[in-house]
Amino acid sequence: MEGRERAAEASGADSAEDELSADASIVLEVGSGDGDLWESERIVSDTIGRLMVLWGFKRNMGRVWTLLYLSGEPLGADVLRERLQLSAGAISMTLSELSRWGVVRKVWRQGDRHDYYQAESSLWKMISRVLRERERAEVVLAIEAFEDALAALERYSEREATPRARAQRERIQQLLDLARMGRTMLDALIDHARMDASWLPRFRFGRGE
Amino acid sequence: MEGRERAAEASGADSAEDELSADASIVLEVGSGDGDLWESERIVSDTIGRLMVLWGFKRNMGRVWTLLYLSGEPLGADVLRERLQLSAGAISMTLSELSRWGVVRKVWRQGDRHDYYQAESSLWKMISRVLRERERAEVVLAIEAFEDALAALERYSEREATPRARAQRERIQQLLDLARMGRTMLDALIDHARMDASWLPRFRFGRGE
DNA sequence: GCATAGTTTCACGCGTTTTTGAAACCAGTG
DNA sequence: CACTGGTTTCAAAAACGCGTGAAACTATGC
Repeated sequence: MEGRERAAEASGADSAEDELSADASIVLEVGSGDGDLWESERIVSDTIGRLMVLWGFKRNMGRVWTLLYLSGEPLGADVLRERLQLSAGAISMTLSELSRWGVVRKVWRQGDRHDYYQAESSLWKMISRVLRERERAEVVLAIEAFEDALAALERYSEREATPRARAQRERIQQLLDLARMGRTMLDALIDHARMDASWLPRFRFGRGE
Repeated sequence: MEGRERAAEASGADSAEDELSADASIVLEVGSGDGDLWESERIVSDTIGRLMVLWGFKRNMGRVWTLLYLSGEPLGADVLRERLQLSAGAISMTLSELSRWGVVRKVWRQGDRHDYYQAESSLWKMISRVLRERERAEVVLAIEAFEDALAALERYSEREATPRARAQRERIQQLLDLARMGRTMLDALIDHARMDASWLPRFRFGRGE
């Protein structure tokens, strides 16, 4: 929902000469014909960008990934730079970050100086990878921490069995249970996503046994 | 994954030697004798603080909530301030933020100048509330955005039915399906949590059937 | 009412994160 | 080989979010 309107004057930085930039700066390029970022692409990349932020990633990771995903075929860094109005450096860093997460792959085409990039096309592969590497790790840490806390609490309780200690013990146990449950859920999710990307419409929760 | 090292770090997550560690003087107050924050409380509140950050909240929201939750009974702002080493302003803002999220409730005791605060004691109520207010809202927005994008794309496709448009259309549809699925999952989660906080250990995904 | 303890609000400063622009780098090419 | 077009790295700048401290405010007690 913000900044890339300042892109107006930055345009023309790349192409050969920019004699017409004086006028071009007035035109509102985003929806129009210039860098050819389609309206649909703008909407989706911004949306995903926002979701990515919610998920703790950078907005531009979402935007770049989206363009690659929507494009289907690999794109060069320059195209991305142009369409998203980002600096070459930013594109490069973003792409390498996306690569680290395994959601984007570099494509070599020999005899071509450009590098091309391609998005992981299976959404579920992507999601389960992130869940595994990030959420799960975090939850496991939390579990350990809660166990430690319980242990620490025991040391207190031994020398003084206050009601405060007793209440606290129960609460921490509650958190621990929750965290373990979360781990189980994540594992199930990850596992299912790995085996079968089409289970999704059928999921449900075990109310009846 | 960042700044809380001023207080933490040396504290040995597992085999905490607590109070008599040589560098306790440097590691300072949080664990030591002043405000009587127990080791177990420190561990848990830091952990939850970290998780909260991962979830897109502020660390101190997690820390404050944790103390209230562990305490069982309501606490005054001053106690929190002391135990967490935060300014009065920070405590106040954090508490009102937590109230906005409905996970902390202010308790009036007439004839007492202090305000007291109490944490929502049902973890699932809390979680489902956040899921409903935040995740779900976000997903719904995304769904709408994707629909808009499809519509915008149609407008393009009409005048030029390029393969780029066709490919894109399919991809957006994919995202839309995923988002709808996410909404369904969230709804199920929220619903179940509301009716019955003990379903958790029994959840599973519909492989059979 | 007035004084006072407690709470809330808010402008500011600080530390962190993100982006930029430019320099170093690299691989194909004449 | 030196050149060219492209990519990556990096330090500096800008943007951002958070907590502080002090001032404004509110509710009790005198």
